[in-house]
Amino acid sequence: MSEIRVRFAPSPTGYLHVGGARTALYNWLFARRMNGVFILRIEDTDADRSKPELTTAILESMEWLGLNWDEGPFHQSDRLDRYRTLASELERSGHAYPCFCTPEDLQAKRSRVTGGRPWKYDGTCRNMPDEERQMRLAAGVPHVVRFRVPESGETGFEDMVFGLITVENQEIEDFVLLRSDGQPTYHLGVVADDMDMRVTHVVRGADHISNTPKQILVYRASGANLPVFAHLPLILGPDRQRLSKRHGATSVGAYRDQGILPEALVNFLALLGWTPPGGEEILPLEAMSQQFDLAAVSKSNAVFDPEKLAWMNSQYLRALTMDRLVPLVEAELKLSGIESTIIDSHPKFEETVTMLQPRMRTLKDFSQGGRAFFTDAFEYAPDARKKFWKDPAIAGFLQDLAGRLEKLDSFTTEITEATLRGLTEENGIKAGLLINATRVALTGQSVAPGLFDVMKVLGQKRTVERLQRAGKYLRESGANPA
RNA sequence: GGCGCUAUCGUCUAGGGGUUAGGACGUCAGAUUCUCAAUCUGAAAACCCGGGUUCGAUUCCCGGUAGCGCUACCA
Repeated sequence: MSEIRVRFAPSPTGYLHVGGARTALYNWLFARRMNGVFILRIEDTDADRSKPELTTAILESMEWLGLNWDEGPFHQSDRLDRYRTLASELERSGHAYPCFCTPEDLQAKRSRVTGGRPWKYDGTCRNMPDEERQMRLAAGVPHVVRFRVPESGETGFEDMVFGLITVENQEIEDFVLLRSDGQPTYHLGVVADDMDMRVTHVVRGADHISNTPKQILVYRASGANLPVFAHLPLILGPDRQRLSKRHGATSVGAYRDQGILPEALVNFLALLGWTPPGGEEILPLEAMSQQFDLAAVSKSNAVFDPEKLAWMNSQYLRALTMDRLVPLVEAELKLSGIESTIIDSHPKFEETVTMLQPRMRTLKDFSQGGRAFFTDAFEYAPDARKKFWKDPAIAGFLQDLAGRLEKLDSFTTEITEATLRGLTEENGIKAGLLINATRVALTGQSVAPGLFDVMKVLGQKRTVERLQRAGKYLRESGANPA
């Protein structure tokens, strides 16, 4: 039948945040599921706050997430004539009227309203005698165009997510369609564009629910068919407040910078408000697009849980093949200013990454906890020193071990392990004591992959050097390094 | 304040007139003993409150409460 057409319409007044990203995602999923068209539109009619570079950033984030669009990006700023035309048509048909009240007038009236009484545009210009209106217009008095909202009846719609929503028309004020500078407001812009772009389903945040009746009025006044509306519950911060800068990372780019994979973020966001019929948690974009159902979207707001995102990221990280993971790790190291000085070959790099992969949660972990695998410039973490370098005899053992390892002809995990265990037996100490101490010496961390795998990856020369360096460090810093 | 919307473990959610109210993250405990940010096993943890309908409500209805949204010449 008729083609399904949806759109994502961000305004370039900020970066793409996770809420917007989920809205984009749900639009994308719905379009794919229905074999429809996904349109991208930039709502840049707020000339003061819109910035072109933010448009670029939003587009980049969309691409990074893998949310490709079929049409656009369209810019509202390119379509100003269209909005003006629509506004004057509405004026001609009596659905709108010029309003000469200045922002200052309005502000004054508003502040005069006492004690919490609701303010609604008082209709000064709505009821203006026609001659006066013509006179002012002829005199070129600056004005906005307001919509003439019916004073009785109600306006409602059947929301795909929320069900029936109705509002008394008396509750709706005569909102502005066209600003005095000729720029359209949101209400005029969306409706004109959604009509012209033949959008069949408007999928957007629940913060637009209250706006919807106004827009429906405009659709009707324009003689256009209504799209289907589907509002999405909001994403909140841990304090249940709407996500904002106060909550730290809220933009898609910030998560990319934290080493989150796009597929993990997408999967996580999708599950904030929707569950597939089978209840799967790990569900790639492809699988989602075959099961997604707007009608199954939750009605209640969701708190964004970074912990679960991190877990999900670890799941995707583990599943990555080397041909994808290696470049990502390389990029991360570069970003963190780490020159991979200790790895001289590609197979070696892969071996290292493979070893680290199962225990990393984000790409950042490779350059942080995993730092010592890529460069000699690492430090001993205080908690690791405190935990595993307590024993004053450690320094001696580390140097002893260095000596023994240095003499080995073969440096397999079996042989290095036998060497270390031999040393501990001779000295009557527990193997774990030296293993853990050695781990700190080799990686600077208390947490790392199996020690003998670490040795193997580092190689004999570097292992010995690091043991000596640690022994020296311990002697110089005294018996109690902690 | 007005209007609108929402309400199941700490969080994301499944479910739905009779269920041991299910799963996931997190938390806790145990296993592993070479660390854990790995792995395995297990545990604790929820139907906002009050009425009504009903043989029976967490589920349906009403009210309350709470939260969120809108209340701009922002979107």
